[in-house]
Amino acid sequence: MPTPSMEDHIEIIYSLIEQKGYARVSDIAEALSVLPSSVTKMVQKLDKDGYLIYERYRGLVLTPRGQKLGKRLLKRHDLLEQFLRLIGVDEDLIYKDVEGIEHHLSWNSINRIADLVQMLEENPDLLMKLEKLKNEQKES
Amino acid sequence: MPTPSMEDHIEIIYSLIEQKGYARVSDIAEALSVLPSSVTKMVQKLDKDGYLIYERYRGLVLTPRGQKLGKRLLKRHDLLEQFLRLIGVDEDLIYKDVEGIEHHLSWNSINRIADLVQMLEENPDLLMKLEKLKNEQKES
DNA sequence: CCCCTATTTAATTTTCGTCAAACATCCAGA
DNA sequence: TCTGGATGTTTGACGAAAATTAAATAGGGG
Repeated sequence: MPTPSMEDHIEIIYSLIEQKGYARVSDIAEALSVLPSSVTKMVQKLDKDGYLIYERYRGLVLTPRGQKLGKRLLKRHDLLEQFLRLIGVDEDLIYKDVEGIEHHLSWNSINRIADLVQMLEENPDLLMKLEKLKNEQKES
Repeated sequence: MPTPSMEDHIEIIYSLIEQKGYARVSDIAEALSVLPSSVTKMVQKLDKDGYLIYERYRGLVLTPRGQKLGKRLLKRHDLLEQFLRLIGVDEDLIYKDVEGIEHHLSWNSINRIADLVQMLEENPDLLMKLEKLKNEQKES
């Protein structure tokens, strides 16, 4: 079972490869706000665990296993981001909150939230109602 | 700023005192599924940081600061539990999920979720709709 | 070939917890 | 009364996960 930090790395690596075709140690470090030396160590572990193939100083590729997991993790991340945005959380707090909670929700919870998001998107009046509740809170 | 584990301890101590009038090291350990020796160490830190007053072998009391925080943390916990329950997460997954995410959401997100919960509670038809979406998922 | 940047390694830190042994408290029985 | 377990608590040594820092090393462009 991957640890939260392993998940973070796999997720970012997946999205970097999707966007730019490759993922260097320094890109990953940058994206995770972590030092390259930390990434090196993690990437070595991920290689050992079969999520990717790593050649030092050269680069890395996700194995099928790593790709499958990466895709799933990225979807989960995007869903949570969308959820917080829909209910009106401040944009500049969203990323950190998602980063914090994404590893700690069961897939059952994720699926329920996906349904909730779908419902909210299909009924703009619900979003209006939420918006109103939010504004009322300001005066208390 | 309290760490997640500090929050866990303060929250549990607050609710134990609320329920039974006092909180012994072994009660806290039991409630957190942790060994008493871990609790001792944490309680010493919480004393040093001004959240409670601790006399070894005797007991502890929350300071006003500790009480205020404890109350807030307990409310947050209950809210998240209620939220997951409302959207239909399996009962036996709820506690662990809440335990996992409660320390990682901004108060802004907590307030938005509180509004969402209020709205869901006031409109049972929304809950019906969610229930239906959940059941559809079973067939895919 | 040398230098600059990227990367790696090794030692250390922080947070959270375990385990075993020492210590304190309380209470029952001689 | 005092005493010796049983119970509860504390201490200190240790470990795992995740990150940092500083120093060593590798590779690519002038």
